[in-house]
Amino acid sequence: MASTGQLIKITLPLLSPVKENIVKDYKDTLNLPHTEFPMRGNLPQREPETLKYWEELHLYQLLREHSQSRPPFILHDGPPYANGDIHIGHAVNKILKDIIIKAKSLSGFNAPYIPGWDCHGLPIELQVEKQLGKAGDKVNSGQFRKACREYATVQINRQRTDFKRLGVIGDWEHPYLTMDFKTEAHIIRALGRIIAAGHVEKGVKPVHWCTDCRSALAEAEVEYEEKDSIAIDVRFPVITESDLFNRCHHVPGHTGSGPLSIVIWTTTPWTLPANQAVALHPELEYSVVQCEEGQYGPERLIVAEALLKETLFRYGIDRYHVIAYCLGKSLEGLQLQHPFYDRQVPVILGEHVTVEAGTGAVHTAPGHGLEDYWVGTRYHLPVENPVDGEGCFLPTTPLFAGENIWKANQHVIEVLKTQGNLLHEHRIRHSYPHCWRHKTPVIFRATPQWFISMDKQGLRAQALTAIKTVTWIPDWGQQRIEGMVDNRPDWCISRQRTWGVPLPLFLHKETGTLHPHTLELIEQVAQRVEQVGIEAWYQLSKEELLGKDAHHYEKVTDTLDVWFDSGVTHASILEVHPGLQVPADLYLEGSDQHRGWFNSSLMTSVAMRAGQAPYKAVLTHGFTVDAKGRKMSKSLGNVVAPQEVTKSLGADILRLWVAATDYRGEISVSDEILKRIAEAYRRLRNTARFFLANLHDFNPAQHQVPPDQLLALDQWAIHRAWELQQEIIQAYEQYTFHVIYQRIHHFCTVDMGSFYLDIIKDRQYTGQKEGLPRRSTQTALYHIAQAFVRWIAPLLSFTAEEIWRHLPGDRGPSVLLETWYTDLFPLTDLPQLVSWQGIFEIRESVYKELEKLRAAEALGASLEAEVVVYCEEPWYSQLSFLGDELRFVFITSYATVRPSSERPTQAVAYPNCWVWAVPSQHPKCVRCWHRREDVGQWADHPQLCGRCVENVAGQGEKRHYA
RNA sequence: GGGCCUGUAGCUCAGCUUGGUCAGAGCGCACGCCUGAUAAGCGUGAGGUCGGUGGUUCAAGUCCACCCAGGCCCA
Repeated sequence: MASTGQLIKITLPLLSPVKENIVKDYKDTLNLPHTEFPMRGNLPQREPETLKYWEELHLYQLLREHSQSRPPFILHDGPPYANGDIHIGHAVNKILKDIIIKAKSLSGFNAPYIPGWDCHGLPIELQVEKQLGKAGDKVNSGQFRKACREYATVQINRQRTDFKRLGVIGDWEHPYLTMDFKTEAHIIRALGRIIAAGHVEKGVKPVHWCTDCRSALAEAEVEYEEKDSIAIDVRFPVITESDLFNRCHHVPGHTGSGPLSIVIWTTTPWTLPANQAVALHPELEYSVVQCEEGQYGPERLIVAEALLKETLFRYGIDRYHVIAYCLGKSLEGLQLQHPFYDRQVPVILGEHVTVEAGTGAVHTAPGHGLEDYWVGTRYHLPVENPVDGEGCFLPTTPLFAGENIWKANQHVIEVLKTQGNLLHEHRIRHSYPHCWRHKTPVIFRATPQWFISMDKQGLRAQALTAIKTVTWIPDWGQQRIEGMVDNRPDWCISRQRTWGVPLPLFLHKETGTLHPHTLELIEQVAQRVEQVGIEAWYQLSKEELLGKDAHHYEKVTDTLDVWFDSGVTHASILEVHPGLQVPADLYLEGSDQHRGWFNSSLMTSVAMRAGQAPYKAVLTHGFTVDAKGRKMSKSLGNVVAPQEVTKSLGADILRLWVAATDYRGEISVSDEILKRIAEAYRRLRNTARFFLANLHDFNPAQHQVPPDQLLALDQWAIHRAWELQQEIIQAYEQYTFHVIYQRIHHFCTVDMGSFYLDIIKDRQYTGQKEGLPRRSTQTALYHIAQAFVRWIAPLLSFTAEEIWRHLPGDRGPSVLLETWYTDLFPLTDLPQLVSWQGIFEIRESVYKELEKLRAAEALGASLEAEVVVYCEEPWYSQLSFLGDELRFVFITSYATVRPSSERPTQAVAYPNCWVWAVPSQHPKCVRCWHRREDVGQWADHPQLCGRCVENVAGQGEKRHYA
């Protein structure tokens, strides 16, 4: 093997005066890494300290001051509901928002973050009811609302603590709450604006109603239990026989004989007084059946063909034949006789009709069922509700006035019998909604409600237009919300509840119309609410606002749907908060919010701002699922609590998990996933630690090497970082954080760990402290560390801050106050002559060959080896360009390049080269561990190689490339 | 039942828009090395019929249809 030692050799007597047992400790002459930055994160303990530091620094305020004059980026926080501890989904959402805010800040935007909470509404009310009972029972409504406010405050504080623990930076001392007096007032004003635009109307709609509570129930207050009911089959006689047969296929002249009726089946006889129609499925086939021996002799019945057999079997009719048939849609509009009232009802069509039970013809009472209501609105059927709040028929109800509905069931059956319209009755047991408090069956009962009309003033059409102005990420979000806006019914915004923002309206007692000065009155109420909260409305006497007109009007006691509260935050918060503005640059929530907040915000904004969307872009994330892709649920026992993760692994692990996941689909969590993430974290952390440990004596102001004097490999390293930074910044802009995670990790593992850092150790440790080879690599490490700490800052904020503190040189108080590092640069011309990629590939071949020697137990460390590579152009030039420095790239004691024509038979073929590797026979330099021919040839340092002698006692070795 | 979405090695992700070196990366795992990043670091290696089935095509993770599993929102 050729030696290219550059020093002049001193010939020594073979027996030197150096005593073998005196081994000079050269370790002192090395520049070994040193740092206070610990290898182990100990995140659960250390993160709270960083949190405290940020707090004492008033980081959020500092951020605002720093970025005052920058272009704004407004991410509007969708308010979580102020009830219960945060779960992993909350954590994902807040962390994603935080990553974006921090990345935008690094990109030079002024990105404020005002977290919010949704405070009114039923779930809180229910919690408070558990403690105090229902409003109006033991405590009055005012006291009840006060308790709700206090309860919400407690919840907010708990959630806030958890959110802050995640490292989410925002104005936590001044969040927006929908129960802030000012916000309550703005919610009322928002309602006023929507009324002014003509979108609000009064209507009636069936709701779950408990006759014991005498109140409407929300879905959450209803539970399904088994109930015994009487199911009846009822005739609805056809008015005009020919009208039916003209729509049917049948043999002419064979129209049969006897009464002709459509048969419905129902389990709620008491709803028949409110019947307004009979619904058929448009695509179902219906048969007209001639029955020979009915209760009253021959008759003709119309039922779904699919249910014909079982239906007639139920009636005990076995002599029958089909005389005609048709599709349901052919019968639309056919007039029928109500079974006991003197009125005609139409046949209508509905997709909700099934053949699971009954006759395929559905009794429709829009006042007593939601489906009936929706299908009824299409046919403009009247929504009649003849039942009062206690479950008794109104005095105006013919035949049943004053009767309790459950008792009236039997009476209805009697009447039907009398009328000859009862075909059959039987008992059934089925699942039926019950009041969760009283455990009694609930009913559907139409009550007056307030609606935002989708079509009255073209709201739906405007919304669909506005959707197109928004950037939906991922792009299928647009389809999804379009589908929802297309189909959504009018928005019922009124609730009969205690804890909510009032609809501050006055209705004329006789005409039921709104007060002519409604808009002015709303503003007057808003001004009062701004002072003392929603209590202002409830305590307000109507005389105070209406004066002598008061006795003509009544106060509406309804509250607003909570979705209205959060839906108008673009007006109650964005529009009024200094520093925020409408439209927001971004809304970011889970994909369920296409129906929820994205929708309610869009509707209200379009309604009150002449068609303008409240956001420029909407980003959605999926839901968290377990390793098998199943949703998180207590019963499955697969719930991962964010509090547990921060306690055991640290918030940065949770953050890195969020960043590493492609959140556009489902987001899986499991112990294994988190374990993998924690391992990846250690890689990033230790890479940073290596940077810091090798920069401990580096003062950038003094020691930085100018770009053109840097060694080729160091320039390459900076170039790689520069390249990567472009990709990272772009990925932040596109919100594809998992790409960033992958790239950074790859960079640490491949570019740094297995290549660059491994190679530069020799120079770092054995070079002269102040020598160019060492300062050059430190300069590169410094630049890379500066860039790196910023790359990870939005993701691993705690760790980045920790790294920041250990970085040499002058720096600001927090990495989160910085912008992207600008001192990276691409390769200049000269070092591009070195094809590092090619060298890297040849190196892999060399390592395969070394591995063989290790397997044969001929080799340990790669420095024990000597290598010759035989190759052709262009690799020959690339490798030989490095000269003797090639051995530092390979980390072998000798590395030479020869033309492939010179290869000996022992050389092993690899792609692009032949490799010949052998264990070195030369003595080991105790300082740099290279096996060198010249070890032992220097009198003062008989255990060193020439290079080390030069570094210890000379001018320091020269390096150009590696 | 409907709308939208997801399904590539044990894990996290590339590749799929513009079908043909597209079967990749890192982690983990196995084996080994180092002991001057050491509860670290380096090397080598074994893992996938790209959810399934049909189709279009000379050629399909890559286009189409259907199915299965799972998710969100409805019914």
